[in-house]
Amino acid sequence: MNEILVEPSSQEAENVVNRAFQRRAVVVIVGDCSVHYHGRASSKLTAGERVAIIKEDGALLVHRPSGYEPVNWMPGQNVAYNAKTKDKTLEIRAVRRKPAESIKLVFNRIHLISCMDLRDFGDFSLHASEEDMHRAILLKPSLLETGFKPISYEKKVEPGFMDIYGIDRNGKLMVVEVKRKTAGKEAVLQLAKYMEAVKRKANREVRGILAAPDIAKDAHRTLETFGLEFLQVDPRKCAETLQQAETRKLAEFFGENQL
Amino acid sequence: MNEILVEPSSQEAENVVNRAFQRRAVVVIVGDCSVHYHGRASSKLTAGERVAIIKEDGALLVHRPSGYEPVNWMPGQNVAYNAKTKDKTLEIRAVRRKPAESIKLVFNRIHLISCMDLRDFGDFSLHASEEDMHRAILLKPSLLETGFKPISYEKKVEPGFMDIYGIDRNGKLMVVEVKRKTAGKEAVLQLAKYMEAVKRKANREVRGILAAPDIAKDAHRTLETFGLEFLQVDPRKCAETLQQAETRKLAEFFGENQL
DNA sequence: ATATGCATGTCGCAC
DNA sequence: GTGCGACGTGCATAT
Repeated sequence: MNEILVEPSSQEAENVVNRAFQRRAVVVIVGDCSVHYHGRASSKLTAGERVAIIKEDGALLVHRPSGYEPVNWMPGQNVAYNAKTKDKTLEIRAVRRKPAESIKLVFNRIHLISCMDLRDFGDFSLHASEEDMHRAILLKPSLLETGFKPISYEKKVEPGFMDIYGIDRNGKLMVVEVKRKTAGKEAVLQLAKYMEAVKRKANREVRGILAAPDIAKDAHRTLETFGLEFLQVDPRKCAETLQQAETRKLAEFFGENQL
Repeated sequence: MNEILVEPSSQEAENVVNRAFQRRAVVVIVGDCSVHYHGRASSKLTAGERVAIIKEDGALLVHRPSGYEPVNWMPGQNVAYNAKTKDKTLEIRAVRRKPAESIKLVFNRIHLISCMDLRDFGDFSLHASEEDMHRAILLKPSLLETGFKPISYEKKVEPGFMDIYGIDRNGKLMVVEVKRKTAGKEAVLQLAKYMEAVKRKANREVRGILAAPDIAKDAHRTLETFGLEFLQVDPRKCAETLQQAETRKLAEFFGENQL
């Protein structure tokens, strides 16, 4: 069920919007509005033409005519909505608890309202995440270094979890911190922290490895200070490796089932 | 100039959308589409009904019917757009360099297209940022602790910049790390790092202070290990303090000008 | 251009 | 519920 209004009165808008809130339709409003937010912080946005979206789950986005980010918003958990006409304007209020915050939109003029029940059962898949890199390295350790043998994954040590833990071709322990993009100082500090812990526990030589496509220059200096190593790993190559493995697995699966 | 089309053919859509790209209008499309992304990672989203927004500056957002975040997007810098009909579908491609990435939307069906030239000269103001907390503490140091005297702000020491640096009522040095929300382990480690540096340079007693509205329980243990302190500071109270100061300043300003 | 840290970050996952 | 880290994070700022 779709309702589209062009240049509606605030009263018409109120009716259609409240009905949409009831049935949890996706609402898109284009018009001139001001916005007040109060909660984790406080903000005020004076009048201007914007696009507002209110989703099925109550997520709210207010978008200015340019810029990637919404100028105001509300994540879609535990939010209650209400629209009402006031002095020929349409006021929309959203309130949520935990964290306690509220937002008020006042539309002075509405160019367009669309309320639609959208059906979206599409599958979303993403490749080349840090998770993918972990799995690819575990699957084919030579992506990191020839002769590397992983022992464990997400192993707990005192300060947290190491990404990957293993032994190099010479039998030395290796603590590996993986990053999917240029590694900065934080990554180095994280690795240093884990390596200290492992060194204290295991009473033998330990290599600390930062595995990433690149490392910031300053970070590299810090790395050397701590006696750590950088090994270049290409996330795209990791994704390919995984893909091939998947394909192989599928082939095996269908092979078995055809028996 | 506004153009609104309801259930247009892909050909009609192509025309109106390409015109909109030309004049940098804000485009909103509601319809059934699939999305492919290639760049920093790769992603595929199979068909479903979504809301897409393309802004003046080329920022692109694809929103599913629920959730705060766009499922696919393109930030609005150095992006080129193109729309064309293909087999009764509308293909929209966005390409940007640096980072090199591209996105393709294929609309199987379009419920609504709106292309509008939006005017937004509104002012946005936000209070209660970490920056606000810094300024409030410098303005009224007792917000942190009675007798505290700030010396410098964003002072550079070896590993980076300290938030605030000063002397307590007993003449001890204080290194202050400010956080606007519950402080975790990272905050403690950051502070520890700065304090070590200051201790080495200044040859006298130094207090390391974590100033935040709250601290994570585990982080508090880490804090004690390092011999640091937590002081509770309310970001809202900081915002109020600033507000009052602003008001006072304005009053003074107008007072002067009335002479 | 690169690096660093904040954000009303949001989100998922483990404890 | 809390804590912790990833994110195609985006973004501003300082170098």
